[in-house]
Amino acid sequence: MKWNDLASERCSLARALSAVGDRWTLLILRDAFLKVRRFDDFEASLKISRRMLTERLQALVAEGVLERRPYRERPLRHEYRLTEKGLALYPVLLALLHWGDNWYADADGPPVRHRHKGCGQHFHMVPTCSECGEVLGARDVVAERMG
Amino acid sequence: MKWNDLASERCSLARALSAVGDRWTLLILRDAFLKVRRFDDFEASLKISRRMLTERLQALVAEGVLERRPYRERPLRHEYRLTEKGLALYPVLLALLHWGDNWYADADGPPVRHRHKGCGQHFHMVPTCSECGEVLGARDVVAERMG
DNA sequence: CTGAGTCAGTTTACTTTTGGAACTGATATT
DNA sequence: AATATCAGTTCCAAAAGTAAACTGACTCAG
Repeated sequence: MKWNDLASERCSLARALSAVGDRWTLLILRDAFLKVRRFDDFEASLKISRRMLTERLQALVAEGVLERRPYRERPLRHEYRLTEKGLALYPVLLALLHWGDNWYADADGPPVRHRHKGCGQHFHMVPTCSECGEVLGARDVVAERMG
Repeated sequence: MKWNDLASERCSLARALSAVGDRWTLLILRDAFLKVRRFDDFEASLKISRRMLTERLQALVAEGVLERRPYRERPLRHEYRLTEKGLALYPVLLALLHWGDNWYADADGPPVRHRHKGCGQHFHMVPTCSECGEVLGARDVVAERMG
């Protein structure tokens, strides 16, 4: 299977991974959520090769996850910003981050805490059911194939 | 940067990606959550090369995400099962799946629905704050660097 | 006006990873 | 005795990734 074939699978997870499932993409998005927007800033932050960065940014723009827009004329320069579709990936990053905090944090705890503007507290993400609001775990769910 | 250097970054997201952030791993885990356990079954389901599959399964076992255990002697055969650490990745998969459902589903809707055993309804995952229970979006959160 | 600096890429030459197909070995089945 | 099952391993060509140098449009300091 070639990687792009994933996009044509019916599975939504496969389609999602076709867009953001490669080695660099989620790190690029992490930075994007931390307000990194410019080519050289991504490069400095990630130690990614410039060629890969070019390629990944273009792919994310093509997917509609990032938007490339000019921030200065003369010389023309562009920055990369999250679209709505990109912002919608936040729960994915939060979930992964929380898993990392739980299983890989040093003795002195995770290096970054997240504060909820709403209630002012440090928090972690809890996945809940859209219908009843209960907390969800792997064992609480049955998958049902449609059509 | 080499891929393994990620494990030594302080960022929990980087560490998480070092364990499960490559092209095949999340697809393998998807199958694992759908009760696929054996080498040949993973291979048939994924169209992955046998060499890659061997390597990824070993890496996941080394990380403690999967457990390799015999299910038959004579001839000795092993199967791969999710550990607690592996099961804890469920929210990540759910979040990615939901994003895929939202942005890539066909006109006739997503191919798989998820039913919550607790309330009996089809649902999607809603990320909420562990402290106040409110729904979380990218704009509701401030990241704070520690020590 | 000159030379250095900024920014966002491209190009080049090289190394590493991956895919695919064939092979292995222990055992079971016909 | 020949074929099948299962879980890998081995080999080689092709694809993908890296680092470093190069480009081009401009700005700015002296």
